[in-house]
Amino acid sequence: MDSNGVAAQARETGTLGKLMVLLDLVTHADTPLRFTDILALAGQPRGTLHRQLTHLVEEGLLELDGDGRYAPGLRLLDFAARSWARNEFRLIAEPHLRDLQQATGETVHLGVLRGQSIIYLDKVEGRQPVRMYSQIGNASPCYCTGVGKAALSLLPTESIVDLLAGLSFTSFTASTHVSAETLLAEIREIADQGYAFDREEHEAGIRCVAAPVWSEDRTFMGGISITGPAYRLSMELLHQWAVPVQLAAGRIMEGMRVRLGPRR
Amino acid sequence: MDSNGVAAQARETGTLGKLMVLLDLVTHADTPLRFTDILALAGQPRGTLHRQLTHLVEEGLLELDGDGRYAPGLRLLDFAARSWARNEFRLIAEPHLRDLQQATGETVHLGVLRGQSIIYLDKVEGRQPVRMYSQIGNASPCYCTGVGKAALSLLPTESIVDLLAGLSFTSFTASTHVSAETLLAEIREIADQGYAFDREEHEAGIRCVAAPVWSEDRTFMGGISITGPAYRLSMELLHQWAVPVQLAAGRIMEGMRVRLGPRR
DNA sequence: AAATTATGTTCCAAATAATGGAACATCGAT
DNA sequence: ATCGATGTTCCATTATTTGGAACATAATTT
Repeated sequence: MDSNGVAAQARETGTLGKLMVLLDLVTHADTPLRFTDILALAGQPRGTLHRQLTHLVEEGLLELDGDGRYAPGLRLLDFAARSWARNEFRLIAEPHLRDLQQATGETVHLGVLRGQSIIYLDKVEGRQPVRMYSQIGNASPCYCTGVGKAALSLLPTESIVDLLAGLSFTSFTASTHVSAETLLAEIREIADQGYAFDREEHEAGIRCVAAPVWSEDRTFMGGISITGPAYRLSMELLHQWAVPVQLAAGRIMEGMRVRLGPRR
Repeated sequence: MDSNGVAAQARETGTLGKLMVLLDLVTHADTPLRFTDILALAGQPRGTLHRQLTHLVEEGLLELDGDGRYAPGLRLLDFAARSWARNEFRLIAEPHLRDLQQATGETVHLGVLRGQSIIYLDKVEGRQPVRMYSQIGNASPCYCTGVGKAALSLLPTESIVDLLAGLSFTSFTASTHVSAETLLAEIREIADQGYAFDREEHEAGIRCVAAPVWSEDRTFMGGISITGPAYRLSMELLHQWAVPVQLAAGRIMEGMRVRLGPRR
């Protein structure tokens, strides 16, 4: 999120907001953090920070090991397991993801837009369904993923501009969009044609084709994608798959309508 | 947790504690909750509750759909994905779980004790690794699972007594322990022999054999288990598997020692 | 071994945020 | 249109958080 390496200095308001910044710090770290590490990152008085961390530990959101290092708490897993298991959007989409996987033999993703990120809600792989949490739950940038661009294409132009204004572009590969202008142009195109590509923009050698999916109440705006290695997925093949991806997306939305009733 | 269906009435202290009670309420519900539902469950003034829910939504811990129903927020998935991916205990255990799965052909679990529950950190299944989050992250009772009883056997008797005093026994099957006395007796036995069984105590037709695993700093006290259907896993077979389960447990603990250094 | 520094914990008056009752909106169904 | 149910806002009171400094403990150097 921040391009500078220093303190997030989040202007978060409210008790909860401040605590969530800390939780973010610790869960984003590659390794458990010592008190002093967090002190430097959070830029808060020692006393305050200490009490905040104590509260987070008491609630099981963080854990403190025998060496005084803070790590994410396992209670988070319990919360997440429940959220995931009962998520209506995911439950409805799942069979259609499987169908799409069967039809193409490649990996299929379901993701939704949250803030400036795409959070992956589900993943169906070929041979062996990949390890849990391997991708599910992960947040990826919206500007360099097929699902992300498909999701953005659902927003009114003004909202897209606002959203893009607030993010910093990281150049993951040579193809990654690095300016709001070119990205916006592509998103307009995507909105017209109804599908998006990822031309090795997030990871070299990985391509995808995606179609937007949304719920009528706009709670979920995201997409589904077929992803695979560039050597196997030519751009020509991806163009062919645009239709089945869009069809699957349509079936998911139809499923939502039926499941949630016609009232909304 | 509560046997009565009514308001948890948690005597939680501090701003965060109160909010976590709400988060628990919503994530434990089978379906998204309306404001009024939560009002009844939480037993708080309307104004207070409304503001609290708003804060949780602002932070992405809850989500409010177009019908005014509150559901768990997807930000929880992101937190959990990180916690899981980087959990040292799990990373070290994983290869040994795979070995054990290969050797027996049955499902292998890794779980740790958190409060009165076992939280499953990993699961390795035979043919097809099971769907994500299917079990991982789930909290199960400690008194009727192999991993749970194995974990309890690591505690000093006094701590076990305290812990058992605070829980209410649900009789999941005819074999479920329903009193602290018989359970305590079995746990003593488990402590002596170094392995535990689940004799269809949590789910009819499902048995397991488990061995305790812990980290030296006592941050993780849990176990690994081999689980399967009773018709395939005779008690005789489970007795035979006690040795490989204990060996795998030993290797995991050795791995922890090497990884985390000899200093502790 | 003593001194020094780095690190972690506790305390409490002042600043800030949460509380909760009641008034105010909004929506659905008669 | 009216009524009841549901959801939202307001603000003086109350409770919590804040942050500086003193205190405690462990690690390192002299």
